[in-house]
Amino acid sequence: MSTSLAPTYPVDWSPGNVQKWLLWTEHQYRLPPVGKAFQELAGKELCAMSEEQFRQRSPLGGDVLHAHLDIWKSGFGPGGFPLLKQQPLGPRLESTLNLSPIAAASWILTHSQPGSRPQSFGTAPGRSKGSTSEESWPDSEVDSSCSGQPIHLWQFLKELLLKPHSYGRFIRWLNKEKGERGAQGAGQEQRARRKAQSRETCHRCCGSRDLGRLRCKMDWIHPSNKPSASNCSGIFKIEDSAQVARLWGIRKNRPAMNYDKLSRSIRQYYKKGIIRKPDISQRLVYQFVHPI
DNA sequence: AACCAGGAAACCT
DNA sequence: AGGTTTCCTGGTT
Repeated sequence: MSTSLAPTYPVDWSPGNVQKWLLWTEHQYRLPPVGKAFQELAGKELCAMSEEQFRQRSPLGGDVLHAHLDIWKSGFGPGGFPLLKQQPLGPRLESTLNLSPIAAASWILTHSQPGSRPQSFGTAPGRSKGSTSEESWPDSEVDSSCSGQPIHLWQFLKELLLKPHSYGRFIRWLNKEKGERGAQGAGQEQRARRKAQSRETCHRCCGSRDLGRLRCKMDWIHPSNKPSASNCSGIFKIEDSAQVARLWGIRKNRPAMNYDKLSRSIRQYYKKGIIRKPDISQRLVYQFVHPI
């Protein structure tokens, strides 16, 4: 009886699974050993930890571990890719770590079994179709990872924007298209919008929260603030350029990535009509030309 | 000092 | 060949 299919979600990991994941990630990224810093933690506790808590336990590698756990959390669940089903986060682990997700998961569960190198996704160890219970890997995972398309930077940015809870400190919408705001923000945004309106500021161009000096100098510049949100939607701001670059570097396995290079890649999108600078250019603020 | 713009070439898949 | 990555020069905030 195959007792060893990997729990799909990190939440389901046992303390043993967690330790093995830590060892593996440490090894892959040559992180300083965390030692016993995460001992006895089950996946559930691990998933509940903030990046700060990761850093407290592992000052040198905690942020990377947290970022990777997030990839696992977001990419390995069935139907867990709200935006880009073709290119979810999870399988990217495969290219980043030179392993298929199945192999990775299988490693976690069976890393005492070094001979089981993954040959292909279909035949990877641990994927016995009609086996045990809820623990089998969704087909969509396998398919998408097989498609093997490298993720594009603009997709990556949208993925981060999609998860304000995790990445809102690094990158956030200033003005997302109406009708498709994130789950968390609708009420908050409306409140802020009313506030902005009461101040007669352009909430469309300047965002709805916290804008301080960014707040609209454009009321009088912008074409009479007509509700032509077309050139005001899809605007986002990179709040922490170094962190966004770091995450992008992790994803692409480019340790030398920095914001200088990332922003050059963003600028390549200008010509292609994927991203541009908003009408009123602001530092670290960009705009998707075709916000979804 | 950090960000921005864009040319040029290398790199990777 | 497309999509970056890397490096660079020069300009702006």
